Amino acid sequence: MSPVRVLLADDEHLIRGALAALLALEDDLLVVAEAASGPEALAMARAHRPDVAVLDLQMPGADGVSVATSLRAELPDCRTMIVTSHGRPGHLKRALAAGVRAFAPKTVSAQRLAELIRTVHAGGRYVDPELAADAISAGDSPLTAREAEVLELAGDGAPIAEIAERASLSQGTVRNYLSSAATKLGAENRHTAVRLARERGWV
Amino acid sequence: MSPVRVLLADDEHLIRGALAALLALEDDLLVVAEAASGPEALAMARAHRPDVAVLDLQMPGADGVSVATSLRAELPDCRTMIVTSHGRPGHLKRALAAGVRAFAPKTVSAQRLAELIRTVHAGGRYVDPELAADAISAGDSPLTAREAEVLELAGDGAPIAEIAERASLSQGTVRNYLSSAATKLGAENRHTAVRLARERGWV
DNA sequence: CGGGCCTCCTGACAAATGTCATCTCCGGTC
DNA sequence: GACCGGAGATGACATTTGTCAGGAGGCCCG
Repeated sequence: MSPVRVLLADDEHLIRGALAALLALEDDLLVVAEAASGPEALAMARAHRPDVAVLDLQMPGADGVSVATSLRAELPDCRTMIVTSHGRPGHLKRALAAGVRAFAPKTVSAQRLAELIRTVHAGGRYVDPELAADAISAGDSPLTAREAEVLELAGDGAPIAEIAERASLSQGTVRNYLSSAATKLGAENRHTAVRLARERGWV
Repeated sequence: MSPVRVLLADDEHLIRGALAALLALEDDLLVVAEAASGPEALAMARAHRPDVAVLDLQMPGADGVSVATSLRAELPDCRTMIVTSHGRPGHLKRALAAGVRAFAPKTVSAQRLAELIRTVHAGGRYVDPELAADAISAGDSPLTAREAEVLELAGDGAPIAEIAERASLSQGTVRNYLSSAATKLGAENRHTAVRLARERGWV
């Protein structure tokens, strides 16, 4: 049986190299390409057509989820999985929506990762139980689309006037949205609201 | 010549294991202990007395810098170095103040890391050039001690009243400090001021 | 077709925040 | 002793935000 062709994408050279070395020990896995950024990962995937793409969540250029989205469109036969350092519930949701087959934290062992690659290649799925529990307990976002959008624009502490301009809304509307979002999140002001929404993956 | 005894501390099992495997290939390096958290790293260091401790910056329990501080007190012969994913200028400053001998991002190659371990063991020092440039260009904090303290308390978006209470200051004083801090940082309000100060490592 | 929800808006009001001038007290320094 | 900067405070003021009430239009669903 031919080995599983794997693409590794992670901007941390240290980890990517080490990972490649460890996976090379498994004789049914073959690392055919490595990438250090989102765009590079896409280019490598086009060139080498891997069976499974192992993507880090945070990479320069484009993050793992957007790479997965592009891959799904361009190379439907390529299964994708995300490996990440800090998994927040929102990331998991976005990843699953993008058709990612597995989502695991970097606290897993290399042995386990190799198993996951095989599972994913065989068509299986996997989600880290702890992250899944977090995502479920976080529940669905109570925010409407616009509330979330405005909250996101408020992310870097910009004043209302700037948010209104960037969202092409009136200042009053922005304040109303922020107020209702803060109420829904149980926050005292929009800044803590932003923080809470981020923690729960709602922005 | 006896090999360099190395302690590896990183909460990401994947990376730690992979790293251990790669360093094992170097015949002058010997990984004598691994740890997945700050306290565990300290315990391991006490038990195995490594020559060099390679510490991740972000670990559960205690971060790399505080582990380095404790190690410096308990095992002065043990050299410490920090390896991190996202290096902010402030981290670098804190690390150097804690007596860390080397500070590198995880984007370095394993080969390079092995060299760094040797350098550190030989008494040398190393700082990633890019991080060093950032730290220098960020310059020294223009904030007074109290301004920085108040700014830090403002970090999670708490209202002035709460900051004043936690700092045992009058609300007016808090507002004055926040105002002057924001002016010094060129921010429009305290929230962006907090963000800027964090980016530059001044809090 | 009526009700409910979302999207926008306006206007008004209260509370929080930013800004400024000014004061005292203290420790250092010339 | 005079001067300066920082810590800490007060009071006044303008601006920004948060909150509430309400209105108009649109969409979907029973």
